[in-house]
Amino acid sequence: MKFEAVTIKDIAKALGLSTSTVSRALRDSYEISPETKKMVLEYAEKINYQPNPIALSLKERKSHTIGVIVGEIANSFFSQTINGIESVAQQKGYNVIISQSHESFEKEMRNLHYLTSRSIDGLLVSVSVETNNFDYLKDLHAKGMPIVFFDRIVNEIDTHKVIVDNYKGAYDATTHLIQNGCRNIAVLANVSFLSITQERMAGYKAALEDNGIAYNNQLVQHCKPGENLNDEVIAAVKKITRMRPMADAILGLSDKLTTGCLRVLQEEKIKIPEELLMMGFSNGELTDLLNPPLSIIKQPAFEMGEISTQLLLQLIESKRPVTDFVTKVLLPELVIRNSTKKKKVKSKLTAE
Amino acid sequence: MKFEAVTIKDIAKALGLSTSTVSRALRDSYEISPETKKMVLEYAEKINYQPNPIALSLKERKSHTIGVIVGEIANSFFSQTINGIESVAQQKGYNVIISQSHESFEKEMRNLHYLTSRSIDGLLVSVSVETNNFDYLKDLHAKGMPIVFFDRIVNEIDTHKVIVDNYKGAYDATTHLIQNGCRNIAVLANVSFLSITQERMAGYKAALEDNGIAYNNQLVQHCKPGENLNDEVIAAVKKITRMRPMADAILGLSDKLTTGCLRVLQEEKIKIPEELLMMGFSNGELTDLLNPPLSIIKQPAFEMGEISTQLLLQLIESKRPVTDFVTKVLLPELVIRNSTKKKKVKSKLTAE
DNA sequence: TTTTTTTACGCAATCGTTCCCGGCATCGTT
DNA sequence: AACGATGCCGGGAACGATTGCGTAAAAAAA
Repeated sequence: MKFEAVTIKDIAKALGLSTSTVSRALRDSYEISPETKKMVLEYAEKINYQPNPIALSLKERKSHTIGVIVGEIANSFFSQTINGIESVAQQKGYNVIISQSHESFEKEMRNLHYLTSRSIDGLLVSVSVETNNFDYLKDLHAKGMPIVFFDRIVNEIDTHKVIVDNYKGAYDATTHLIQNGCRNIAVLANVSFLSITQERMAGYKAALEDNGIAYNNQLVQHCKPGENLNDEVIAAVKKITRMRPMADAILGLSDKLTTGCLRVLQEEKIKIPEELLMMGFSNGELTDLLNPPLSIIKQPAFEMGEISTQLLLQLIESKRPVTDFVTKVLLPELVIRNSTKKKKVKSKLTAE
Repeated sequence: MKFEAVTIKDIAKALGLSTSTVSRALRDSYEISPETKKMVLEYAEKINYQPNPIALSLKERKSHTIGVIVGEIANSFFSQTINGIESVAQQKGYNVIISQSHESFEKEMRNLHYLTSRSIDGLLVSVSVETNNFDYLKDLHAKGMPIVFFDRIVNEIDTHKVIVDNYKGAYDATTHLIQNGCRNIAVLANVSFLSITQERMAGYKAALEDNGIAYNNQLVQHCKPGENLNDEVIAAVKKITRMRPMADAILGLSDKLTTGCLRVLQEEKIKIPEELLMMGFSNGELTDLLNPPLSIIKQPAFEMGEISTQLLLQLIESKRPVTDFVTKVLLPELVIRNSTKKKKVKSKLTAE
């Protein structure tokens, strides 16, 4: 039931040559006469010879395959990233094996084991929201496995990293909300040990401070991911909407939190932007069609995938061990729509 | 810079055995004494031996890899399908290589070539919207490559197929619109040679006929996909909204068409559902949050991925050529929301 | 004790490819 | 004429694992 492939041996036999000669002819070696080359090349073309990548992999001890670990393919941010990853990888002749952690540490470990047992040449990782222990990754990295982190990075491991300027994204978004008259800006955040949570929180706090608004711990709600993320979001949003004085804006620090929040607000019949301004990090394709059109902080996901992959391939193909690692910081994009258009207030009356 | 893997030879040398013995011990052969087995197993565990899958692939002439061709990963339907594919494949120890046609025939061909050159064991295909020529796929299939089609299938090739009941989906949706008082139901469709377009159109027509409404060719707009799909949708929707008497509903026959249509209607400031009812095929996660919440025909994408993969693996692992092929038809789900709630009219006054 | 059987292991081929090494013409140089 | 240089090609090992076959020693049967 297999699809018999033609090998170099078939060519050798048919042409009365040795496999070495055929191999060299195909690789255009100087040791082979032009006539022989031509003959081999033509015959190979004729019978549609395709080199067996598996045999090559065995010989070169390279699988030409990279592993990718993401949270969830069905998440727009990740699917866009994968898009970028695939485009670079395929162009350079690498396969991509994708595995999803579904934001579970245990699954992430399983996938990591699976991938490394499949002899991959390198790893592209965005750690799960739950991942708090990096021993296995550290071990892998110490053994020489090329790893590039993107988005949700591991600061303790010294390698290439690609992130967006989360600080700036959150800072700009918060500033935008303040300029639209908000002073009680609530935040829906992921667990606090995540790199992106920390960076985004820092941006939020800085924007408050720069505008002379005191940071209020109560306005910040953390949601643990997992099976019951939805319940967590519901509880968190209800907490926010029932505070008195009520928050005048909510900033969602991740895609799922943002859309989840929106869903709760809709059920609670809270009008946006009349009663509450709302914006958040999101890469959803449909945010412009939401009710109301949602202001978002958008990440250059495709580009992130491209760059991460380029860095990883560079690591893989480097002759000597790389010790000089870079951290690429991409710029997020603020897309302002109706969900944050309300009270027009001139900000910074004092300055200027 | 490589991550030196430990091989069966290392174990053999360390234990003073031959590689055959070690191999057999690891595979728990009856020819090996319990003591030797124990020794080998313990040592293998200790030095963390992992069999080299590439060497195995070469020997068995099986790559344990399946190729997947979809339109676009970032399309919710496909990312959900891939989710299902990955879950089954990984559980059975298969890798998945995904490639995107971006709805271009040329890219699809390139990907097909790429995948087959990577010696994959089987292929999971949803042909691009543009694909009109199936020669290469036919050739591949004739040569013995196991192929399973899903969603956008090729009727001319006899193999396993997994689809949703597109006829029923469109029929039910159309019926629903009619029951809500619509009689001039416009349709936004893909190119007509696609299997899913034909089936959905048939369902639409049947529902009209069963309700005594004449089919009006002018109400059906086809959009060619590609770079300028957006322009096509804009033109098509404008055509529909400018017809007199104006259509009282639009049915989108695909995800992109549905959301694209919504975008145009919003720009044209046409109110849904007051002026026009709107629904369509979609697997978007956010359709409940749209303005207004969108009624959709949803496909069981995850399940589709699972079933397709199961069928494919069955094909791959079958000892003798399979000649008895099945076509699994899954049921779409109608999700009714506000975009189709308007004039309540009792339908079928005559009957019953 | 001798023969047969069983047990437990090693040798070597194999998968498809690359590459080191070696060899045979042919040609030019002294 | 003899020698080295060069061009062109083949033999065979290697990558890591499996497996058919052969075989020594031990156990069982004669």
